[in-house]
Amino acid sequence: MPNHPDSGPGRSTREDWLRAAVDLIVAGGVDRVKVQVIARQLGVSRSSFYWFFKSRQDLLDQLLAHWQATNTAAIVERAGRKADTPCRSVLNVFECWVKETLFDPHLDIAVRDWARKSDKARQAVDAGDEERMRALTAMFRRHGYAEDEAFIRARVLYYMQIGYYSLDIQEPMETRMAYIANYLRVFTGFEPTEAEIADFQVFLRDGSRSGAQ
Amino acid sequence: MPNHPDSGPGRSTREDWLRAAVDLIVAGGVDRVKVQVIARQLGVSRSSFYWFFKSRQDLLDQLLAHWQATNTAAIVERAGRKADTPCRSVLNVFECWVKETLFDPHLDIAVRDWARKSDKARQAVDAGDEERMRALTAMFRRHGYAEDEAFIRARVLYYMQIGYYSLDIQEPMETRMAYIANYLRVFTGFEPTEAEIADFQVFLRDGSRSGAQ
DNA sequence: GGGCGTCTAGACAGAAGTGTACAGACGTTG
DNA sequence: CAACGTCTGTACACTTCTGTCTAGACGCCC
Repeated sequence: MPNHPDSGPGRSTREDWLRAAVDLIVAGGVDRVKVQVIARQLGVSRSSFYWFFKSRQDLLDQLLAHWQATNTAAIVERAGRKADTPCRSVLNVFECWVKETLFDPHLDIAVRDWARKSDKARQAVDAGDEERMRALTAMFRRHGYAEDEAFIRARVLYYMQIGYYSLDIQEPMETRMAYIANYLRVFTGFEPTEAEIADFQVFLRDGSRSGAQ
Repeated sequence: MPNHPDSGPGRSTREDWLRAAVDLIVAGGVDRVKVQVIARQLGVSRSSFYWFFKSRQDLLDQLLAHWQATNTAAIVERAGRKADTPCRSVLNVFECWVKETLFDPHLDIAVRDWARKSDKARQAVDAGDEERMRALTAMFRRHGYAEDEAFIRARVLYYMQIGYYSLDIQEPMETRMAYIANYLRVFTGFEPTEAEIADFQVFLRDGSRSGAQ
């Protein structure tokens, strides 16, 4: 029954179309996700598209589903980890910000932008933000911050990062690392220890062979 | 020589086209700024457009110029004001965030998004961000923060706000006000006084009859 | 090797967008 | 009132995109 020569020449898969769609929405926004353009890129006729997808709208729906299934989970998982100090908790979350395999910032920004013009995307993004904020607020609460303060610290941490991506900063990892103690002080209100920072640097070297940005 | 019946029925001005273009880029991004669509909105023929603008690209260039001329100035001005405490300085900048006549967040986000697909816009946005960050860093420096810490506090303050707009939060002003002491504590590291907050509330009531969001 | 399910190319119809050419309406000015 | 500058509508040529239909190529399984 299955017939998967995957990607022979002049042959495409549903995943090829989806992957190309992700690339396009990242590069230029949802309005540039066009069947004709992807077909050219894949070196395949437009009509093949309609074998895998009902319509362009169908492709967009599945693109949104793909984002929902991947990007929020990483943040919630890291925020939920046990940690003995606020700084260590924040550093756990930082793992998402420095490793693009855990969290794809470009896709996140692109979907977020899409939400400004589509109700369907708007709903998905709102739900994702709420889930992320709940996890981050709970994280600060576990360290004893008052409800209001935990909420604002979660917000500053999360919004600051979305702002960072939104501004599309191009900064080498060494520069970002140099600021890490300052970030921790502002985000937690506590002074990070050298051991905490050293542990994070070990994660960077060993665990993340892909965090390019 | 001048012949300005301004906007008679079936008559348009260069400003009409520009204003409509701003509305469109805000509502749906640069790809939805289309001559044909604006013409329909203005109730006028497409060909009139080419009287005022050389081409669609010309309109986009002038849109960018409009943004450059308006949005950055407000932040730089508030950041440069004299203030005797860090909290008061931050509150000065807050004025931009709560008064959309000073700073149009929707346009800012739209242009920022445009920069992801256009080199011309990218350059303009980078220059604007740099100017804003310079002003905010200098503001913290004047209150005695070390160079590194001033830079990071400026960044957290600015990026957090861009993130806030990027997330397109819909929050009534009362809710935002309720958090203001917490924001000040995180942004400055100092406890705000009641007098400082009270003064800001006076500004909100008296000076800002237009800050709707 | 015939049939079936999978995928593709090509042709067609049609919508929406850009830019140009040209004739003319309309008010102002000489 | 005639001429001119300012702005508009109609018409045309061209491009890019969507979606549908149809014939058929290709591998696989009985």
